[in-house]
Amino acid sequence: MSFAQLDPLLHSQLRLAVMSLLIGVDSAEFVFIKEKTGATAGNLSVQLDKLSNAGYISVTKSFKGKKPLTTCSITKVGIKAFEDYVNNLKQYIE
Amino acid sequence: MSFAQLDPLLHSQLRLAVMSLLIGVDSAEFVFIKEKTGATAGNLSVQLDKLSNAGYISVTKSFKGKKPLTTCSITKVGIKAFEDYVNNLKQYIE
DNA sequence: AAAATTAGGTTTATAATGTAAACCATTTTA
DNA sequence: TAAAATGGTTTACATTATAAACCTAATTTT
Repeated sequence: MSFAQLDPLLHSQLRLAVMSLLIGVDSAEFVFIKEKTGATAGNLSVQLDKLSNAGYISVTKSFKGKKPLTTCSITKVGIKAFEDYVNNLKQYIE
Repeated sequence: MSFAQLDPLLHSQLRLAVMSLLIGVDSAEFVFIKEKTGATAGNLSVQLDKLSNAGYISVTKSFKGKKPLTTCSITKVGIKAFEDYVNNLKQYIE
C-alpha cells in the first residue's frame, strides 16, 4: 500500500485553514476569514480565488452599506474534496 | 483561537510520507523509501537532505557489497517535530 | 573485451507556488 | 480638505518542488 496523493489545492496551510473554517459555517466574510486565519489580505485574496476557481468555494461580492463585502461559502464539491483530503492525510499521520 | 503554524518542513507530501514511514521502523534504505513513496530518486535525494539538515532524520552512507547504500532513520528531534505537526494539523481537520 | 544496461544516487535547471508589498477606490475621521 | 482607514486586488519576488540530466561503479550482453 503506497501513499495516496494529497490534493495540492488543499495541501496549503492557508487554503486548508479557509476550508476548515468554511466547513463549519453557512458563510463567512472576507474580513472574518482574514482575522481567523491571520493571513494578509493579499494572500487571502489570491487563495480564495484559487479555491473559487476550483469550485471548492463560492464567492459573492456585494456591499455592506457602501463598503465592499466579499462573502464565501463552501460548495458540495469543496466538502467532498475536503473529506477526501482528510481521509488520505490520515494515512500519513496515523 | 487561531490556527497554529504547520512546520513547513513537514508540510510537504513527500517529506511527510518519508517521516511517516520512518516513524514506524528502526531504519530504512533509500531504495525502499523510494518505492514506498513512489518518488523519483532525484526528488527523494533532495528531500532527504532537507530532513537531514533539519536534524529530523539521520542519513548514513555505506556500501552493500560494492554498491552504495543510503540508510535513514528518524531522530528524537524528528519524532517530536512529527508529533507536533500532527497535533497542530488536527486543528485544521477535525 | 568492448559496449550497453542497471543500480544507486546527486546536481541543476525549470516550473509551480506562496507571499508580501504596492496599489486602487471609497469612506471616515481630524 | 487632508490624512488615515477599510476592503480588497494586482504584481513582483522569493521559495519550493520536481524532473531531467548527469555521475560512478558494477553487471550483463554481444
